[in-house]
Amino acid sequence: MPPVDADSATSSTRPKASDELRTIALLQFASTGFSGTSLQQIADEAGYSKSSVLYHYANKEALLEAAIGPAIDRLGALLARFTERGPSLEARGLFVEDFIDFLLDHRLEVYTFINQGSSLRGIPVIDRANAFILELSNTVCDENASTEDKMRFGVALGGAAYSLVAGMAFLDGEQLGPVDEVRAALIKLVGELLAPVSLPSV
Amino acid sequence: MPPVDADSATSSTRPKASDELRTIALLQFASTGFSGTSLQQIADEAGYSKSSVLYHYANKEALLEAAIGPAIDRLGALLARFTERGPSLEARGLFVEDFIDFLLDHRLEVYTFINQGSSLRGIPVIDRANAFILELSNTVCDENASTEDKMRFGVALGGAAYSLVAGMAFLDGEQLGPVDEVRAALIKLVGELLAPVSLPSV
DNA sequence: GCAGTTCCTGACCGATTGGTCAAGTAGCAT
DNA sequence: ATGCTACTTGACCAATCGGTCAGGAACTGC
Repeated sequence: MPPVDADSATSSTRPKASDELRTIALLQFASTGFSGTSLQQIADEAGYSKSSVLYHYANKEALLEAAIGPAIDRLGALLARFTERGPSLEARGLFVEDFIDFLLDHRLEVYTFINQGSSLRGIPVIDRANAFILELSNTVCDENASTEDKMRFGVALGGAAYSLVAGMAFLDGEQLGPVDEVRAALIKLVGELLAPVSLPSV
Repeated sequence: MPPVDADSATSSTRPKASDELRTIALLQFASTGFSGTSLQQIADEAGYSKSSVLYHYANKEALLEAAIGPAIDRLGALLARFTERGPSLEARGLFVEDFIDFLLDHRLEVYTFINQGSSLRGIPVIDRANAFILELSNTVCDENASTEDKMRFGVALGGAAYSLVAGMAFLDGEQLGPVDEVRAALIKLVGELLAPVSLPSV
C-alpha cells in the first residue's frame, strides 16, 4: 500500500488521482455535457492517460455516478426528512431553506442533472435523481391542486435552481452578489411565491 | 423542377423531406442533446439515409440552425420591440406577455437552447441566442440593481422558461392543465414577482 | 430522343469513440 | 530477494462519428 498522505489537504503533494478525475469530470460534464465529453478529454485535462481513467472508474457511467452521486444522495436525504416531518407550513419553510442550501452547495451537480437529466435516462444515478424529483413534485403538490398552485411550485423551485445555477455555475464569484445575500433573496422569493399555496389535504 | 404540391398541408402525400428532417432533428436535439444525437439516428428516424440528411443540410450545425434558428429570430424581434418601447411599466408588462407566448410556442427550441446554450458556444445560432439573453438581462435589469431585484428577474423568467419547458416539452398535453390556464397563471406569477422591482434609471 | 434538375443512396474516408489487455514501475512487507 | 499491491501506460479493438463523392432514379422541358 502506498503511504497515506495524512495532510493532503494542506500539503503541496498531488491529490489522489481518483478525486482529481472525479472533480475534472464533473466540471466537464457540466460544461460540455456527458455525451459531449470524452474520456480522452478528461484524461488530458488531468494529465493522465485514458487507461488510467478507466483504471479508477470502470466506465464512463461510473465516473458520472462518482461525480454527481453524492449530491443526489443528499437530495434524497433532504427529501426524506421533508416527507417524514408531515405537511405543515413550518415543514415547508424548513424544506425550502434546506433545498436552497443544497443548490448553493452543489451547483455543478445540479446543473449537470437538470440540463441532462431527461436525456440520460437509463443511467442509474440519473434515474435515481429523476425519481427524487418526481417524489418531490408529488409531495410538494397534490395531483389535484389547481394549475396555478402547480405552477407556483414549478416556478419557485425550478426558477431558484435554474437562475442560481445557470448564472453562477462557472463564474464562481460575486456576479450576483455575495452568497449570503443570494441565499436570503432566494428564501424570500420562494417564500413569497409559495405563500398563497394551501397545504395538501391529507 | 418537380411539381409543386399545392395542397401539401391537407393532402396525404409525404411532407417535404427537409421539413421532416428539421422537425425530427429538433425533437432529437431536445431529447438527446446535440452531441448525443447522430446524423444516422436522425436519418433512421426519418426513414432516409444519412447521405440524404447531408444533402438537405450541409452539416450537423446547419441542421441545428434550421431547427432552432427561427425561434431565436423571433426572440430577437421580441426583444427589439421591448427595447424600443423604452422603460415603462406597461412596456414591461407587454414584454412579459410576449415572452410567455414565445415560450409556449417554441418549447422544444427553448428547451434545446437553455439546456445546451452554454455547452454549444461557437455555433453561430447559439452565439446569437446567447447574445440575446445577455441583452435581455441587461435591458431588463440595471447592472447596479440590488441582488434581490436581479434574482427577481432571474427566478421569474428562468422559472417560467424552465418549469414550463421541462414539464411539458414532451408530454404535449394537459399534465399542467389547459394551455390558456397555464398562460394566465404564468403571467400572474411573473407579474407578482416583478411588481416590487422599480424601473431602471435612464 | 436527350439534356437538366432534384433527390436519394451506398461505398468509402480519416478521426474518434468507449473499452480491453498485457506489460511495466514503484513502494511495501516478509 | 521475492512477492504483493497500487498504479500507470501504450498498443490495440470494433464501432461509430461527421462528412465526401460518384452514381442512379424520377421527373422536367426541349
